[in-house]
Amino acid sequence: MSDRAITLIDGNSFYCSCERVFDPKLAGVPVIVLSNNDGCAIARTSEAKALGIKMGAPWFQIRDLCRSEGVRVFSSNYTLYGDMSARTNAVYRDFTPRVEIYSIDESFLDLSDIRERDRVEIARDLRATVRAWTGIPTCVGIGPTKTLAKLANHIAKKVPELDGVCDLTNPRAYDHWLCRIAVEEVWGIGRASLAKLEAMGVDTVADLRDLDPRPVRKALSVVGERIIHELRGLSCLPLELVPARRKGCAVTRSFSGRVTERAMLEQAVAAHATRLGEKLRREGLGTNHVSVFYHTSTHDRDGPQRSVSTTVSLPEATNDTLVLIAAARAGVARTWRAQPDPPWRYSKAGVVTVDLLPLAQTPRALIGQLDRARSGPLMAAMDACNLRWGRASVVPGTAGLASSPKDWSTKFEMRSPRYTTQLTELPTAWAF
DNA sequence: TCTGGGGTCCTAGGACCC
DNA sequence: TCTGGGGTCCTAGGACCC
Repeated sequence: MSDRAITLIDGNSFYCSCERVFDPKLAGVPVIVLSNNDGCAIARTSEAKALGIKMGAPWFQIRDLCRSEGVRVFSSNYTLYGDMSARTNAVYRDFTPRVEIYSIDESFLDLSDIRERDRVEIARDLRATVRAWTGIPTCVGIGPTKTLAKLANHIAKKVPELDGVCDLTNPRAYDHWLCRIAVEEVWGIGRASLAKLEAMGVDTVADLRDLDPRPVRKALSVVGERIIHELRGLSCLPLELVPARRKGCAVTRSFSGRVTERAMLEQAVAAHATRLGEKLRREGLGTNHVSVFYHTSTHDRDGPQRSVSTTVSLPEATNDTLVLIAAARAGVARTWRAQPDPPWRYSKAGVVTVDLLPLAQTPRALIGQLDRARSGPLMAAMDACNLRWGRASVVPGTAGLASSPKDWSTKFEMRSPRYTTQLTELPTAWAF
């Protein structure tokens, strides 16, 4: 077993906890946060879970229950959650510079330099500091590998006596817990792998750890083999302290209603392309193609179904919103079909790119070269305006947003204020 | 009669994650 | 009426090359 101490810390019911930080009345009551479009529940406090509200439960199915039980319901507020996430990571970095941000609410920390007997105490200090400085409650899992740290974190959440910290670098804890935790809790074991493992008679994490890795590779690919080594304490997944460059980027949204008109669809993909450009420019990336898709909903069982996807090539890589919008509209123009009766009722559309490269490194086109000398400053000016006055303060006329009603745009009917990032939405405190 | 062997690249689809 | 969005990695199979 290695002597590394990989540590996974994450926020408990993170989005709900962010809401609680700014509204003390939410303490001790059930809280849930809904997905985009107020579609389904994606974060639940323990009180909400106790009411039987499942992850991913559609809002229209749980609305009555939430009303009768007094559940506090919020639309997702990613501006707030992203800012709170940055705050927790700033606290982690006070403890060690060796931090890998894994997701909006989870980070791996390398605490290998801490003496073994001090690790749990340091972890408790970390939790208390994060709680005091950001208001976010957390749990901490420690292990010799990332997979064991994830498992330790799961145990820390499930076993109240541990007081939020579980250390699997401790051999006694390791022996105690692995034969008591179901294999489906292991990071990387999903539904399909679980079915295969059950057929092999695997029940607990210890059962999986003790399998011969080579035959497992046949059934679960190299991923399964790695998991076994990781459970044995042999690290196969390094800490990634420098974030890898992103490989693809997508902006996709369900419509708040259904879309049957071409103009509306074009407006939606133009808006998505606008957002795509912002994301690419923020990271200095470019793309030489834009894929566009739109489709009806399989939930609309009676209506006709149609699913469309096409890729529009560009002469050279770009992140210019005007070019991306034109490409997205071209994708619709190329694939739009006159509506049958009854019409296709489109439920979702998106723009997707893969194979991103830093724009400065991309080759220039011989024919059809884009005007980068003009595009760069123009985009920079637009981004600066939108940063200062809020997203979509300035949008290209070609997006066609001004003319028609925005039936398609995403719903956030129960969103809390952007307490920490918008001066006009600052919380107010009274002292008596 | 005997019908190679090894490599790369690309794509689609599956699986999994938060 | 109403069912999220955005990623990564892996494999198999086909095309193509020498």
